[in-house]
Amino acid sequence: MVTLPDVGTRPQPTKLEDVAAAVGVSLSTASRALRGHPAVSKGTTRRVRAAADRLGYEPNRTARALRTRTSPFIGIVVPDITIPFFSLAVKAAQDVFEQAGYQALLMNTHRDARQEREALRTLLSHQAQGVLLATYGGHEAAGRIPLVFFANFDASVDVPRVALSNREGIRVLVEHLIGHGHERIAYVGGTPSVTSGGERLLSFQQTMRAAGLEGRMLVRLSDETWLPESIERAVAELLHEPEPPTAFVTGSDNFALGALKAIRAAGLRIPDDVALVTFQDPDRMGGVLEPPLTTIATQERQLGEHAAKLLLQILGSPGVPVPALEIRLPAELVVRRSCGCGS
Amino acid sequence: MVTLPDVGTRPQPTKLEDVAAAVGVSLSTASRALRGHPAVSKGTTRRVRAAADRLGYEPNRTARALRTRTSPFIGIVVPDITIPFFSLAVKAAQDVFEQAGYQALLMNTHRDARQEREALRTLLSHQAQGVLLATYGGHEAAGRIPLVFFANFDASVDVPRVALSNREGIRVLVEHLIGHGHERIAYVGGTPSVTSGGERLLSFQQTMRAAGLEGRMLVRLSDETWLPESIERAVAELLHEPEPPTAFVTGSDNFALGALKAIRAAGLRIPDDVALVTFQDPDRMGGVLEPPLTTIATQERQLGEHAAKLLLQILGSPGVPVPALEIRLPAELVVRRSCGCGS
DNA sequence: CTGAAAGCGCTTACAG
DNA sequence: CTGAAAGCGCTTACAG
Repeated sequence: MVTLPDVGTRPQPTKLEDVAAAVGVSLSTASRALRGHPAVSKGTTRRVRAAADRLGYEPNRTARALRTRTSPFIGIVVPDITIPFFSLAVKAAQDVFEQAGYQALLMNTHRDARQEREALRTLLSHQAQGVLLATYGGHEAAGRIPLVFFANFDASVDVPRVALSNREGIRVLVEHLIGHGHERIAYVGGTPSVTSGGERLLSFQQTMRAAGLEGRMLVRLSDETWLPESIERAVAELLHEPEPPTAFVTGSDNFALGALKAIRAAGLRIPDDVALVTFQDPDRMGGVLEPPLTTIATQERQLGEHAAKLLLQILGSPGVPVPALEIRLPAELVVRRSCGCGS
Repeated sequence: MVTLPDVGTRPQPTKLEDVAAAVGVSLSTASRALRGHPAVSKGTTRRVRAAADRLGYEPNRTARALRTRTSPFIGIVVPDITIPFFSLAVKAAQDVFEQAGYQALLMNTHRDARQEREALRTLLSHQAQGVLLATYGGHEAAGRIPLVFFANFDASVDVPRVALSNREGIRVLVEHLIGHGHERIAYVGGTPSVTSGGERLLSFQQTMRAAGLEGRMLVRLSDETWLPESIERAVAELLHEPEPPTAFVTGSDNFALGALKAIRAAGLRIPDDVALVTFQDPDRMGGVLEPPLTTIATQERQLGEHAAKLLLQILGSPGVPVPALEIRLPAELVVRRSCGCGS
């Protein structure tokens, strides 16, 4: 057993009162000096600050928040921070918020509308100034707190949103495959219950239709987890159909992984036997997947950054119109080898 | 331009006072009713709660925190949440904290001791009850707040810590390679400035020495970023030495990726031409890397969970001795094909 | 330039 | 079972 000397015997933290007493001024003066109020004399300011340093004074932000009726908090609510897409977007947003003097409060909803609702209530109780939300459906608090959707949104409410160009991205991928001569193309993607799943699926169908290939398209959707396993079997089955697809479009990085495994397991080569392109690149570190996948360039950081800046803008100028209800990040095709290029 | 109806005109949130007035009771009674105080009559409690629901009352946690001189916050401080290792550990810890009624405050230090110091000061100012810290050196606040190190710690201070079995893991990997007949073994890993880097390197050297192979070992370390690129060139150079290594041990997932790329680029096959084993598995989704890598089983979730529970235990019983200053998670070898097994 | 006083929204002894 | 009052640690008009 180890006794920790510091636990349970921690001294009460220094208060403003202690600092004021040490210098021999009033609370008011001490407070003003620390906050750089111009009315306080140079000398007093210096002495107060010296005392604060010496005593290790750290202002109680809880008290300040209560008194000033503001709070330093902004919520970031995502389905799951361990999904690389969200960890990158969240980090970028968090950096923007901290730069602006806010403290991010990160919550995971585990893809559950009820937990999303609960997270928003908690944020409300912390007097959060605003929320960045990748919604899974529980966003009724919208009217009670400034909100910006990111990645997943609900178009039926008037809340600003920042998202990827899901439709354009899938369209570009499908058209690229068609350019390679493919006609029997399969889409394997996520559930349409979230924005990204719905838009990508729809775009696949529309693009195929526009190319006169609606009779040749195949679609398989994952379960709600969006995990690779959930699509692997579907791809395997498609490959064993009488007339299998000659190319796959996957609706996210995980599905590309699942498809890759199934195609390899079937003993087929990419892109010689079957082509594979993906909306998101599962190979974030670059260059370890064989073959390198043709994909849409990642935009996670930009997504987080844009969404955060938009929210700050709204917070900074309440009542002022937002420049656009919807911001879409560009979808840029990254041509590598899995589509058949360069082979 | 889109005008958002809810921005700038948000109504003042409902206060306890409003609830009390609606029911016609005092603040005290309303407060007690909401908190389930047994002295309040059934009927009053019911009416107060109904009014609170009806008015959408959400208690102001800032005010409560100030009044009760506690706070719901616990800090989690990591180098970078976008590193999968940390996002998994953080998520697990966060779930434990929320389960216990705490709100996690997540901060990134960007591998910088100064930013770590700043994060701890911020947590102090939010009256955080404790901190989980993967340190990069700026942990002087240790005496002012209950602290638990995780993953990266400083053994020179008496702060409880939860970490991977870095030494044992590397030892097991090296001994496995030796069992395959390898003698000229290279270690490519991270800087020893952090615990994991230091312990893994040391263990490699000790294990090689113990096997009488100190004359045959090769070591290359990455830069501070721990990115794959930082090791790729080193591996390439090792492969072009007059007497190149026949096997590589990598000190983290990223280095395995870097090594993999360099070995492939040299036109060598794994494990036929050169073996490769790694402390952490870069293939988190499973089964997409060729060949599958022999590795140490991941323990991120357990790490986060253990660390969080230990901190809660300390918070729950201040002054009580901690069962152990150091907890190490087991290092379990996962044999796949990159070591030469099964080929 | 400085200080006394009020008050942010709660909780909780204390008194009835 | 209920209420009046004090107070958590700050900030900021207001008065001097």
